[in-house]
Amino acid sequence: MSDPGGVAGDQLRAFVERIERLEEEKKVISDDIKDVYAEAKGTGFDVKILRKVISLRKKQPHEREEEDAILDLYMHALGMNGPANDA
Amino acid sequence: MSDPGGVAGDQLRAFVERIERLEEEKKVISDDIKDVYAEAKGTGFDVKILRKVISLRKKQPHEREEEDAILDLYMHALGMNGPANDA
Amino acid sequence: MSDPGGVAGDQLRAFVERIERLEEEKKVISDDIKDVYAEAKGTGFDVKILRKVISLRKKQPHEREEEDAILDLYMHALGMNGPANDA
Amino acid sequence: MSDPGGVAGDQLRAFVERIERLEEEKKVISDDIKDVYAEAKGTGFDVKILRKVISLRKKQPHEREEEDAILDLYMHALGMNGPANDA
DNA sequence: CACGATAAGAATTGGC
DNA sequence: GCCAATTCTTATCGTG
Repeated sequence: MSDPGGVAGDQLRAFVERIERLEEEKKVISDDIKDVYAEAKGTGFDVKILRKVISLRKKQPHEREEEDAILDLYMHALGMNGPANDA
Repeated sequence: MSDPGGVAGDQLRAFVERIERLEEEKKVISDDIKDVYAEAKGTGFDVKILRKVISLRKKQPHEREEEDAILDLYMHALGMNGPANDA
Repeated sequence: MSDPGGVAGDQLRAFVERIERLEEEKKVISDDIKDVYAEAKGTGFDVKILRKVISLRKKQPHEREEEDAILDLYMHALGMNGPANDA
Repeated sequence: MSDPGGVAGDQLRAFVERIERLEEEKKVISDDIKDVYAEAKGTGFDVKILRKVISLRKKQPHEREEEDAILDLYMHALGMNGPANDA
């Protein structure tokens, strides 16, 4: 309570610094990823689709199927055609 | 230059007020939309899929097909199966 | 759900229509805002600056609140009590 | 493009791999951050407050800059000149 | 464990 | 036509 700048304060500072350091590292990586997408774009790839590919690879097949199934259901309920495949 | 609170100031204020008023209205509508999604969710619908349905309806068929085609292309280039129906 | 096939089509359609209607209204307002900016530009104002002014006015109240909040937060975090609003 | 079929598969694969590799690294860091929060919690800190502190510290510099900026902006908008940095 | 809130990420839009 | 900025979406996290 009456230890301004004392133990609790030091600990707090330490945690804050560790987290902020890690967040910086994380930001560097995020920027790297952005760079790769930019490079891919420069080479003629469609970034939006590329992102979708990455995202599809991440998902488990089962997951994909389930989402597709619900989408199908909704589309049919609305009298629309089967969902191309925009998962 | 030396008309503080003068003509330019009045005009500026007027424009700012008109815009801010419209942005408020816009926000009300956005909130209404959120409410509808929430209500749909409460009724048992899957909000994520519902959003996707809305978005698909917005797109022209041609647009959809084109995106699908590119996706297919990429997936094949990577040796992955056709999108979605990994049967 | 008392529908043959899986999804309550009527309900779904109703939700979709409500959302699409609201999105249209929203678009109208967005266009109105654009018009006002265009008019301001025609009157000689710098649109970029005008946008910035609007955006800054939107943020200011929050900033004040947050500055107040951070003191409180630090003190709580250190086990001390805030100035007066020790909720 | 000198590939039979449409897309430069090797390039695409290379981009995908680079991105996926970076995303893995990013995930490791995210997990590290989580660990630090968990540790802080174990030491008796309130994680929610800690998060808020981090987030506020991130925003503060921007706020200061923006507060300075708004004066300038208003003056420019009114055709007056800023204090000293009339770039 | 579902819900709501917050934050990260992605996509669209507008300006240069 | 590209870059930047806003806006919309998705995912994570804490809470009841």
